[in-house]
Amino acid sequence: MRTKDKLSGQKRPTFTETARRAQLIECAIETIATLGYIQTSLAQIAKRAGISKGVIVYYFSSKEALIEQIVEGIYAAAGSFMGPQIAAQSTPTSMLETYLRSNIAYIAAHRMQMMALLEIVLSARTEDGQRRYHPGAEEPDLEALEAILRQGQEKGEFRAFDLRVMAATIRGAIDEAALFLVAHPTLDGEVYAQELVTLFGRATRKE
Amino acid sequence: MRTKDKLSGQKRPTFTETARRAQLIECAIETIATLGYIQTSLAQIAKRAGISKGVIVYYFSSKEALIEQIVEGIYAAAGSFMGPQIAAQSTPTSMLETYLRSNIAYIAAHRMQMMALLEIVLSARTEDGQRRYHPGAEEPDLEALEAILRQGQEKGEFRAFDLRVMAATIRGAIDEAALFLVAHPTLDGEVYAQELVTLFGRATRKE
Amino acid sequence: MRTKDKLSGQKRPTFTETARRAQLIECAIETIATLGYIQTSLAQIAKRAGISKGVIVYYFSSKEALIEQIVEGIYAAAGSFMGPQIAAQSTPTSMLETYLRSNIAYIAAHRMQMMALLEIVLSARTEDGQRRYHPGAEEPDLEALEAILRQGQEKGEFRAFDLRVMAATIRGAIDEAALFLVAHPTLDGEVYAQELVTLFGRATRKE
Amino acid sequence: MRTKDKLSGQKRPTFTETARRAQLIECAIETIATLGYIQTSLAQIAKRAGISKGVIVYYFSSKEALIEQIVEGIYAAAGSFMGPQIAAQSTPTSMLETYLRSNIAYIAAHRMQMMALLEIVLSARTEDGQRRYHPGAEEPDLEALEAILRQGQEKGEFRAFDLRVMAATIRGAIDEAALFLVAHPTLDGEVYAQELVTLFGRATRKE
DNA sequence: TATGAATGAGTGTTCATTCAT
DNA sequence: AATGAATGAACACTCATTCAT
Repeated sequence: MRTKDKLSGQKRPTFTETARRAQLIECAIETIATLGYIQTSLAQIAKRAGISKGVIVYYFSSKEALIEQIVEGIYAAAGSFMGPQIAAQSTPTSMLETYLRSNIAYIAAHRMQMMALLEIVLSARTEDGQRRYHPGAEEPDLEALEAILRQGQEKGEFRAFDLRVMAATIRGAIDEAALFLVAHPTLDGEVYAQELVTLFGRATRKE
Repeated sequence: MRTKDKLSGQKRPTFTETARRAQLIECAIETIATLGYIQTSLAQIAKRAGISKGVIVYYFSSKEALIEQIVEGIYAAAGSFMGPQIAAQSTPTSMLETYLRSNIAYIAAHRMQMMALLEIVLSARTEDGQRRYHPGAEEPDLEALEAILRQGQEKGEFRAFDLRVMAATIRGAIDEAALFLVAHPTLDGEVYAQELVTLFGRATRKE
Repeated sequence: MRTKDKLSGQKRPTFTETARRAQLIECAIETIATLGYIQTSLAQIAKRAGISKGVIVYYFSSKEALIEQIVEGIYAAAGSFMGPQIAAQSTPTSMLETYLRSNIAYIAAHRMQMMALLEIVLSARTEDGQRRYHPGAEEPDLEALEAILRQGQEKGEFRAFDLRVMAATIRGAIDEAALFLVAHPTLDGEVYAQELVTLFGRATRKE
Repeated sequence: MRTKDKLSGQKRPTFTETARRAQLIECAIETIATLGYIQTSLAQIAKRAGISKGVIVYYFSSKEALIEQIVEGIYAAAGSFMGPQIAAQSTPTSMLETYLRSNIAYIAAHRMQMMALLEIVLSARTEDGQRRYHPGAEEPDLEALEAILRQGQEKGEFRAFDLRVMAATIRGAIDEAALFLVAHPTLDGEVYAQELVTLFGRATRKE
């Protein structure tokens, strides 16, 4: 049932197709961020995009697939924004700092996207009621985060702490930051980031 | 539109009524925790309870009222569990420690309840798409948390930090802990709590 | 399904029973007049009477039977109010005049009852969608009305006109008067009656 | 909440849409006339039309909107049938005569429609139990009727009578005629109209 | 490529009725 | 004599999905 959409075929997408997909994904993000995951129907998305419901199904084969592509897209974008910055650091301490700063920076710059992502991740379910996305577990960057923390402990920069608890807490802090920054659109992300850097700097460092 | 349920009348509830209400609230909590807020319909709750949909409306007058009572009930129970413990402390440092420990202890002891609460708080919306419960903002204990932090700064036990960010981060940590403890039912809550106590002890203390 | 209620048994009704029945009929009339036939549920009637739904069924066996008794009661009361007055007249002209005056007088004095009656007669249906009461046809006084008109023609007081049309028009005038008097509670019924007497006096008299 | 249906958009309706709407309105009219307003559910209408309930909502957005369109449609049709005929008359006497004749003619030619209209007007209620349409008051032609009567008095053709009572009585006569003609489908409308013309001619004329 | 049309399962809610107590 | 409890069918309405054009 997955990726039955047109892209999975052999032909490469036309320009129109790419544009439509981007437009629909954007409209869907706006709708989810504004109305919430539950209230978001294909009709609402289509209305916002000014097209008929059929188009969405035509390009994404199902609502489920559309949601999936939104999530993947945001993860990919966030990863390619943060990844290089983190990789450029030489010490775990500065990597963690960069992880926090770039993460919050991305969130602050894409508050709508993040709101939608949160909505989806927290609400989306499979048919049998299981979470489709496991908050604080499945996101690709969580492993990266744990890797940074582990490295910091190994190199003696970080104190001994439970890796999973620290990683989960940092994830929780970032999720909460997203909620906070969305609720306060004028608030400066850098200030928030600096607070978290200090907070987790003290929480992790050796002495 | 609120509390139109039977209890709002003058007559005191019968034994059957009290029992049914408790049973239905429990079934609803189980259903929400298991299937998620979105998939939870009156039909699902009724099915789990082995009764007809009408009974739920008979006792709670609407799905919305049922949800409301669940939330209020959990907040009340958690508050009366945590409140006295925190109030018994003499210093902000120990109050924060107790806040974390008692919170996690309550969560660990009521994982299903907490899962349901998270589901509701994160997903429930009003008709116009606004969040019905504002995560990290409306919970009665958030003000208590900020009060503890403020007191700690005034007494010179805590360093200077942004109150809202620290409070939001602690809330995020606890929410994440709830997700974690639900996902790992055998995990000991005290271990998790100890990690958080150390983490936020370091993050808040003066030097 | 009809008259399965307690009265149909052999025992004669107790005082309590009679009182309860009267109270319930009155509450039902008020509810129907106020909320309309459609909005009137057993729950609404019970609420107004301050008792449980079960009581209504207990005394009337079904909603349908209750409605039936209301209609019969009002027809009986109106008939015993108007009948003697009409019978006391010696000429068809004065009988028609008395028919109109006593009818409007009864309506003006029992606006709530009449409103309820209109609601029921115009809205009540059997299971298969047939009108339960046929406005302008079934009411017991309609035959009396036609009799008066026929007599007036036979005696030469009334001109030649179609009996059914005239009778229907008079009925329509009275129904409309009921609507009007209910909508204008302060309006004097006698004034309205006098207008109708003049109107139908001219419409029926020989030259 | 009004006119949320598809037509309210800018696009002009397709052929299918126009046809479906007409068909659904007709089916709804038949259902209401046959089963009564109360028994008329979307399911019943859909069943008669041989389609699913969803289609009705698809074209009219709500049951309420459908009912509204039916009423407006009938008023409009009746008005454009009667209006010009009445306007073509030169004296109040002939205008009243034409009012009666054209009204009854329209009713006789559209008995089903009129039955449905009566059902709706007499039974439809708002949520708080108030009449949605006020019989004998709101209909657009009632003002026209009062205007005719007033003109007749001013010109000295009509005797002195209470305008509201006379207008209400004429309305009542016509409503009753509708009931009568529906109940007797083979009866000739012109005969009925002639009776009313004579009746109200005598009732209104000066001497 | 895109639309308009239609479906069918599911939603929360209402309500007359039944029944044990 | 009366209640509280429960049912089950019906209600208006929503929505993802399918499909012919």
